[in-house]
Amino acid sequence: MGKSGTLLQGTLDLLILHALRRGSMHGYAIAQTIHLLSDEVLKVEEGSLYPALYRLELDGAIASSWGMSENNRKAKYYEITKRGQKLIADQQAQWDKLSSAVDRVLAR
Amino acid sequence: MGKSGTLLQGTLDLLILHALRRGSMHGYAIAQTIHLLSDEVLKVEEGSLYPALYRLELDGAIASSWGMSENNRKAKYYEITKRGQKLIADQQAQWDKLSSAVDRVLAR
DNA sequence: ACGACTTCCCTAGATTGTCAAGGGGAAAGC
DNA sequence: GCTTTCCCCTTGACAATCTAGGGAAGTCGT
Repeated sequence: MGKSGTLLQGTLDLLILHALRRGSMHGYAIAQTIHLLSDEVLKVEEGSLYPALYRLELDGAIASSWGMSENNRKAKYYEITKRGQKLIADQQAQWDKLSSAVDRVLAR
Repeated sequence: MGKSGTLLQGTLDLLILHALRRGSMHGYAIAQTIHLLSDEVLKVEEGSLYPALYRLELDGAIASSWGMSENNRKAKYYEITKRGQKLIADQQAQWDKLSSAVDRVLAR
C-alpha cells in the first residue's frame, strides 16, 4: 500500500457522491462528512478533493453554484445530477464486486 | 473507477502474498490462483504482476529460485519470507480498516 | 517435420489517482 | 491588529496499474 495516504485509490469519487446524497454541500463539508461517516478513518486531502470535484463536474456527475456557508463564507455548493445518480449505482456495484472479490481471496 | 482494470489499486501485493501462503508458486500460477480464488472476478495482468513481484522481492517480502513447472517449463518459484509474513498481517489489517471504512460511508 | 498454441518470463511507455506543499482571501474571536 | 478558522485552488512529484509489445521453449495435431 502507499506509504502514506488514508484512501483506497479509486474510491474517492464514490465517497464524494455518496456524501452528496445527503444534500447539497460545499467541498470543505464533503471532506468533513466523509471523515465523520468513516469514524475518522478516511481523511480526504484538499489536494485530492478539489481535483476530484473538478473531474466530477466536468463529467457531468455533479453541478455547482456559489453561495454562502453557515459560517458566512463564500462557498461553492455541489449537488448530484441525474448522471451522477447513475454513476453512484455503477461505482457502488463495482466497489462491492471488487472488494468482496478481494475478501474472498483473503479468506481462502 | 478506472475505465478498465479489474484491480483495486493497492491490493495487488496483498493478493500475491496471500496466494503464496498456499505454498511456493511461479508467477503465472500466482495470477491464475488469484483469478480462481476470486471466482474469476480479479484478473492480474502480467504487466502488473511481474513488476509487483520484483518490488516484493526487492523489499525482502518474497524470495525466488528457478525450477521446472508441472508442465516441464522453466519457471521462477516464489515463497514468502518472514518479512513477508509480517507484511501480510500489516496490509491485511490496513485493507480491513480501509475497506470497512468505505463500507461504513456507503451504508450511512 | 511443420505450425499453432500454450506456458512462462520480462520491459517500456502512457495513464491515472492521490499526496505534499504550497498560496490566498475573508470572517470571527481575542 | 493579530491569529485562527473556513473555504478555494494549483503545481509537481510519485506510485501503481495497464497496454502493448517481445521472446523462448514445450506440446499437440496433422
